[in-house]
Amino acid sequence: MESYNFKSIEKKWQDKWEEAKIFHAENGSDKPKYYTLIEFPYPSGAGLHVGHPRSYTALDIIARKRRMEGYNVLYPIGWDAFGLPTENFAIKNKVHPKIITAQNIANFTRQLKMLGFSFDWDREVNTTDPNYYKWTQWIFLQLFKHGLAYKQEMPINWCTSCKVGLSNEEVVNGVCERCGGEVVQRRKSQWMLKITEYAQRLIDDLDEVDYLEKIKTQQKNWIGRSEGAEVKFKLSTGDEMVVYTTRADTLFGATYTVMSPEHPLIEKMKDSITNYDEVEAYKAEAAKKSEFERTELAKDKTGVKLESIYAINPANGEKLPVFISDYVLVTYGTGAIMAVPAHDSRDWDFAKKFDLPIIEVVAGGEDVQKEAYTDVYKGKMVNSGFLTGMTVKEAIPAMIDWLEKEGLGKRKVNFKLRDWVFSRQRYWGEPIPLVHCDKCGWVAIPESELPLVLPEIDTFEPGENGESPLAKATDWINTTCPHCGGPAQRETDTMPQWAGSSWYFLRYMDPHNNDALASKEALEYWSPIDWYNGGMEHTTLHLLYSRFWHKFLYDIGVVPTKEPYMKRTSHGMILGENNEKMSKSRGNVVNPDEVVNEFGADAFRTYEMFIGAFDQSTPWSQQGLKGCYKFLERVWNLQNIITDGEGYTSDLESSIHKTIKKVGEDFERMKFNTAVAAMMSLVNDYSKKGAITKDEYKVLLILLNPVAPHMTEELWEKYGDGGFLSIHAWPEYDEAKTVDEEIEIVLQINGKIRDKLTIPAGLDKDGTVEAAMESERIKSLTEGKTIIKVIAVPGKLVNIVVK
RNA sequence: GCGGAUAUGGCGGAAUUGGCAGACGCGCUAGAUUCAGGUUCUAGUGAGGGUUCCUUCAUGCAGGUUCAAGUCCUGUUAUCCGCACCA
Repeated sequence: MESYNFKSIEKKWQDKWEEAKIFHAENGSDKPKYYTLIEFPYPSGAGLHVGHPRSYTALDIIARKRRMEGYNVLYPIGWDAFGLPTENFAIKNKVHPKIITAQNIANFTRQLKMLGFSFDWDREVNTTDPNYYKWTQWIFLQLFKHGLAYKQEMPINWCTSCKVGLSNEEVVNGVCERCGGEVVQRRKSQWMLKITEYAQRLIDDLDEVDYLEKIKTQQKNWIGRSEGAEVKFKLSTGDEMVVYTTRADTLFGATYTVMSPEHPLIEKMKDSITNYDEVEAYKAEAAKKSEFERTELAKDKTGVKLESIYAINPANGEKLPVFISDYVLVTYGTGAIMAVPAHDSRDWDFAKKFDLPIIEVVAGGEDVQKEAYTDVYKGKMVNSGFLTGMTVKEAIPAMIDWLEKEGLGKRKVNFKLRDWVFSRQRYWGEPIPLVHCDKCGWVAIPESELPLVLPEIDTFEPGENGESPLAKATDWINTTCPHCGGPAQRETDTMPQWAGSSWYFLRYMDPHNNDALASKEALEYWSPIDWYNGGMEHTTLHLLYSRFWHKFLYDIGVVPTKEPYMKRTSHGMILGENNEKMSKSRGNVVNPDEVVNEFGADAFRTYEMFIGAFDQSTPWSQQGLKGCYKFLERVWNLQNIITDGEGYTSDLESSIHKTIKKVGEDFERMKFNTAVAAMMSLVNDYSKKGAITKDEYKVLLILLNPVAPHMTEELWEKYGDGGFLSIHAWPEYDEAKTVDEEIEIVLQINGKIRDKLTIPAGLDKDGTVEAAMESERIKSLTEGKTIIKVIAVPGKLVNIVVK
């Protein structure tokens, strides 16, 4: 027998699989379909991270198992290749991002192929390919035509020293990442997408899909639906300030009101505000802070009182001071609040700082002068007029009913979710296919002109005054209006990286189609995605954006399902050996090339699955990797003990059936670590016995194939039934043979284990108790004591309570 | 501050429904084998106490429910991830 030579084996089988196209997914096959999806990678210059293959191997196992179960499986791969790092590298090294992208993709492709994933490479997609982004632009045009895209002034990060717009990522601790210069907020007109119009449906339809509960929770919390009321406060100027509150019950406890510094009423009332200079100064100060900074400084509240202005509490007619403060955001609710310091901790902080009264209106907590009492489940209303005596739950609707009757307010549902800022002032993204005409406004370019290809320009530096680098491409910008034929200019902003990744899974279904993003037949056949796995870091944005686009495409009749993904799971991060995030600066990065070179792809895959609980973060261990290599070697060396016998021998039969059951079930539950452990145990059983039949060896090879496909194919060629193991049938088990005839149960006295007993499986409760009472140890330990109670759990234990 | 998660031997982790805590692997110890080894095999391995056997303690911390708690409840601490102070 030759020794285990993974190098030649892995290359050999990768070539054979490719040649025979056994991972080819057939559109419209008669077999049942199964669509497994992993998040397509951003092809970075750093190459593959050992974290990538964790997800890829997991779903590769599922994909391979499904093929063995007779499904027509689609397991595709592609590149999310637009983005900032490539663009910044291009600026620095004066190379076109296209060239860098191609290099990075080539490297990623080599690395992924060396790991033996069963991707259908014929369906590879690339978001930067004009044949791909043609359809990204097409979807945007449909959104535009349906009124879901609009322009609005939004703040951008502006580096005062580089004089360029920056992404949030490039702002580190409030300063520019490149030069350390001051970053301020500048307003710029940006394209927005009305995702908020889908907020309710994005919550409701979660009921129809099988996502991990924590993922659903995060989606819901991000969308953040709240039911409350809008309440009108008359101001001393005669103006009306509308506030949003979820705690209408506390209206009698309002002791002041706050507007966000950007609130339009401030400007309107400027002649009545006697300290307007101070107000302006505060507004300027607030404009400097990014939202990130406002969050950071949350504890120390700041604000300015609007002198000579007061608001009237509609519940009791009290005059309340009006403040502006940046802890109130213009983007949420109405941009103004009524402050109830007794029952909201932020209001409480502010009230303490500005020495404002704190009036208790919900009893049940400690002293509200010392701490805000925010519990809505306990406590009764006090000091609250007609609400006094009610519970909070009763008082909220009672107050809103009263406000509605008096015309002072109304019920209102609010969402935290905000519309999606869709413009980027960058080069390496999809051009937005619109032109601006002085006569006609913003006009869509004809669909026949798609794709609108990125123009070639010399430098990719961001434009001055916060404009896109495309602003320099004058030839490209100047065009004619498709509507009136007059002169017009193209939009120079590009789309965010999220655009291409919001629909890529549809393109996989029919990647070479030139007439549609995918054919109706392909969409009907493959939709929806059966299982999608990805990182927790994408559970809010990417997942939400792609669900939103999918729902829109459903509404306009392009896709056949309301939801894109039937099932969504997530994996944990792989950390460095020192338990910290892998990074160049920490020097703890593990290079997949080196691992595969030294131990092979199969050992790498096996270790990635064995490393720990799939959904949790876990540190890399070179020793652990070695252990998995040793396991594969032991499997290989079992060849030495194959005998002429057939079938399963009686002393291994039960182990084999149990292992088939456990491995299959564990794969489905994503408990890959225990599935591998079960196979290790079976190998231990085989070795211990010292002789196995060919059938016993073969069943091990089948079970192990999805994890370590190359080695098992090689051994199958020698010992199997011919053909590719990768498409051989998944084994079945006999439930009856997974059950032991005799089982060991535990005998306890007062909950402490005192003896163990072997009894026939299936013995009933009375029989079990009877057998327990026969135990010599139990007899001697209970002698002279009163037996109060005997608890028996058949098949598990007997607990005798004595005194 | 808000939202989500996590905490079990020297290490990664297991325990599917409240029912033997520590499966499996790493590491370590001893022995065998190889001319030396980082190879392979065998046995042992949570801690403490008496030593074939037994016993006490032990799942971040403090309480509670239960015949029985890693698992359920209340409180608390630490760490990680995300964030848009969400009224």
